[in-house]
Amino acid sequence: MTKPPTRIQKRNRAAILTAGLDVFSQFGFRGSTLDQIATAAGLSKPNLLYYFPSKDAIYTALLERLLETWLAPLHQMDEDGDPVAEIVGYARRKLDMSRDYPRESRLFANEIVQGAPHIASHLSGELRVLVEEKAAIIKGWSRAGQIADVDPHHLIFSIWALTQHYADFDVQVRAVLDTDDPFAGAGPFLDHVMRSILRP
Amino acid sequence: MTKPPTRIQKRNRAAILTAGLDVFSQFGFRGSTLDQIATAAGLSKPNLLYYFPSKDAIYTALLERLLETWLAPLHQMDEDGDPVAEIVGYARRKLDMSRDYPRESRLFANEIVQGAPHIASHLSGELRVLVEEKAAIIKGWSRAGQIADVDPHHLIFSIWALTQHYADFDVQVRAVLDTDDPFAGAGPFLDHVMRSILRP
DNA sequence: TCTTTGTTTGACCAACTGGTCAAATCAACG
DNA sequence: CGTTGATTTGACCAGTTGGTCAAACAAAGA
Repeated sequence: MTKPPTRIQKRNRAAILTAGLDVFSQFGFRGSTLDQIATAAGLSKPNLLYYFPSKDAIYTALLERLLETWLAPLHQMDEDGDPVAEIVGYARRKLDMSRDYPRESRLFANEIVQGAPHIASHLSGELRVLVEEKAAIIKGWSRAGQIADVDPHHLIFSIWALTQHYADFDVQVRAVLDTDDPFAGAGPFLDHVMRSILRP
Repeated sequence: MTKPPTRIQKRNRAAILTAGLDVFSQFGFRGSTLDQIATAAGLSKPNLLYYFPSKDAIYTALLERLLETWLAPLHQMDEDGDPVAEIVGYARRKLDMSRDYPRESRLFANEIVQGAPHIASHLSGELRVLVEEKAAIIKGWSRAGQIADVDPHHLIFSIWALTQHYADFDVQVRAVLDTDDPFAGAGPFLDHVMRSILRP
């Protein structure tokens, strides 16, 4: 019964989401204003509210769309692959995401740091289930002696922490490093870390 | 010429800073209101502004006080100690801080994620100098063959990332872990990680 | 062309924001 | 006790906020 979106609807909805990502990832939910987002999207505020019913709606639309993208790299981890290659590969993909989608990472970080008021249910739902599944696989590899006996949950946390840090704390990293590309060094380092940890 | 603070001044200033820590660490600077802080401190808004001239003043007072505490563990790293013990010890102290001062960690995280508008100068000042100093020490240990040849800057980043993650992403960690004390597993894991990385 | 539907806007609103100020109240000291 | 200085407050203000609405404007099919 819902009509297909018109060409203009597609364009404007996309523009709003992009603008929202820009603004929300920089200032957080409460720190962002509809005017900022509207201006960034090239629309007037009432016009923006013609496409999304509220500020909250833009924000949650962004978060839910993001969650899929965010979990994709972990989904790819394959039980039947080579354990070290699978885990190192996951870490690598996650680092690539920090490089290529820093705004998404910061949006997520803002939400979580402030207690995840908008996506708490997703965390203890989809995310938890996915992590549980992959943790079991990793545990299996440990037991089979294919990798060292590390706590799989904390292993996953460590990958999140080590990779997202470069997007979320970008200012700090750059202030300290004075390189124009922190990821040049981060890649090899992350590789060394993961292989060292996993060596049986 | 400045008069010594009265008993009431001491009490109220402290209450305001505590309340500010609570509120700012949860909602960020722009997401927090003076009314929230005043209520949390048990004062009226005008009364709060009698002790601090502005919202900004409370926030920066907090941040600057925090910065010392924050860098203390790294300051302690001793060139003449045992390399592995020194680095593992630093990581340990940093993890303890995430456990004991999660609000401080989140306050800092909020500020950095949003581009560090209030402490950018401190990052490229004090912080950078301190990191440079300690990185040189670590580099020395590497060259002497006492630890593996790892990039000292990224080593320090990894310690920040791995420890602060447990404070900053607390909600997520708990949602996934379902343990009442994530730090119980985090400690041994962190120990394993650091020793593995550093083994020459 | 006309009409219908989709799109855009200016004017507006109530609630909230950081901040001010004069007046009231309190604490302490002689 | 009375006086002085520190403390607290209610009333207030101008600017900003998320959101509404009727009216104006475009698009597109009949």
